Amino acid sequence: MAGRAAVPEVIWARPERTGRGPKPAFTRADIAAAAVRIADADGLDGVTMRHVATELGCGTMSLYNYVPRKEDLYELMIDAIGAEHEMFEPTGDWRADMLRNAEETRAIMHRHTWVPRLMPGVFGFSPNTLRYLEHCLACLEPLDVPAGTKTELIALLNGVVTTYTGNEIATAERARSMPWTAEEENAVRMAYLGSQIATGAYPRMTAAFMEQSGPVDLEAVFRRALERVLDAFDPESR
Amino acid sequence: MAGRAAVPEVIWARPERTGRGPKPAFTRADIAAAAVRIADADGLDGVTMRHVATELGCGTMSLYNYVPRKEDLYELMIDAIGAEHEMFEPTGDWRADMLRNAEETRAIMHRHTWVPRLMPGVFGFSPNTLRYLEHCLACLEPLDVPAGTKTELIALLNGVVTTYTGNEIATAERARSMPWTAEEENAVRMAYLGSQIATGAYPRMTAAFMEQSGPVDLEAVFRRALERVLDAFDPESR
DNA sequence: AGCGCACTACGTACGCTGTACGTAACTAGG
DNA sequence: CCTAGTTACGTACAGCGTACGTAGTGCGCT
Repeated sequence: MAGRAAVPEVIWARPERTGRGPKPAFTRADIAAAAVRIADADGLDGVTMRHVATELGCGTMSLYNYVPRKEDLYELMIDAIGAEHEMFEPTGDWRADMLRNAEETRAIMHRHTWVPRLMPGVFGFSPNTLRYLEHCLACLEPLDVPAGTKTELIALLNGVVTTYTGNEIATAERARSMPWTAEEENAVRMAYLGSQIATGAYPRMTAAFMEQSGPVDLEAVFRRALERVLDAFDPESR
Repeated sequence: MAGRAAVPEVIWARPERTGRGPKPAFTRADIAAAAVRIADADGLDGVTMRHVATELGCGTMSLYNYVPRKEDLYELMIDAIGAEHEMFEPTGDWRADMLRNAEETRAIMHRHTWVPRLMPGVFGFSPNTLRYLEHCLACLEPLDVPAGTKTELIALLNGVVTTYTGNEIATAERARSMPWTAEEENAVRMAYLGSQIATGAYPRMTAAFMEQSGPVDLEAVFRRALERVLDAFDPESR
């Protein structure tokens, strides 16, 4: 009977161990760690079921006993990364605390450059995600707004961090992974952009480009964006 | 001779037509349209080189004459979508205009649900992207801040739109594409979440969950986020 | 005018992916 | 103790992006 019930799978809802049968050779943590190691070294595309299995020293298909779908492997990876968050004692200054959280998330992403690419697909509510949410809510304790507004602040901030850091990383990776140098690519881009600007079809953009001198400081842009978002929720700033 | 020069490729910098040889059977627009049609019908995973070629009625490898890498096909798709933006005459109310732009972007993404998944990887500066940027700058003419701040406003707003709409879509798609109903999945999730909450490890999250009654109105959340971001740039609101 | 070459077209083939399925070994619960 | 539910894993399949080779086409130059 009953063939495999096509039951909704949330990997966190499935027990890691069910008693019957031989002892599993690995824990979820083992598997997540192996996948993270590979992703850090070879990039996200290096994370294949075969590769992870070899890293663990088991057959490819054995992995499917632990991780029903590859997508769940991603979920494990994101959760593993969540453990790197330092859940510090809130200081009472919610702005400073949230800024620190954001900066730390950015640092984690720079350590694990594949995280931003994975974030959108992951639904969340992994154990460590829950712990991080709880931590953020603790930091926001001094902020006198409804709980719903707080979760919206957290969501907006996390979204901005992911988007901006993802951009930083994409820009850097493109340079690294391509068979040409960043200068070459930039030259071609600028040439193209220059040719477009020369058409006169984009006067305002042209002006904006002219106004800026020197390369963009992506980190400064990131910081300013954070401040803006925090401003938008700060009763003191309006 | 000279083997293929490993020159930086930006598809927009490469001329569509070079004079010599037989006439190309398709334009870039044809190819982009075919790919968009497939993505709309079968999802982004349906967009394979083979599938697009068949849709166009040519051999798979012929496509590579027009599109050197699959990544460039994505770039074409994003550009094609950009043409759907209505470049209306700015009204003089930059807030209202930018709100309209954001809502329209969201509508486009709901028509082409694969767009958010594609956005992060695309570097931009396609013709239609440039036109849209120029349009946004025109809408921001009445706003009295440096040009750099305007581009940062545009970037932040676009990022928020993509993130939030991407979330809306992911939530909806998960329900559609899985072999179980949304109710079933939700039930499992809530059961899991409930079990986590029951542990008492997440008191603040529990409170936040209890406070809200009824399902979340994602669109309302989206609108509130937009208003927050606009507030953060509005000299009148501080 | 006509030659040569850059271009289009496309079939074949390779290495890789996720994973369905079948079989053998193992162990805890009834 | 038996048996049912696990774990382990080799094999196999359909599908992917794309490198490469070959054949045909027509513009630009001499």
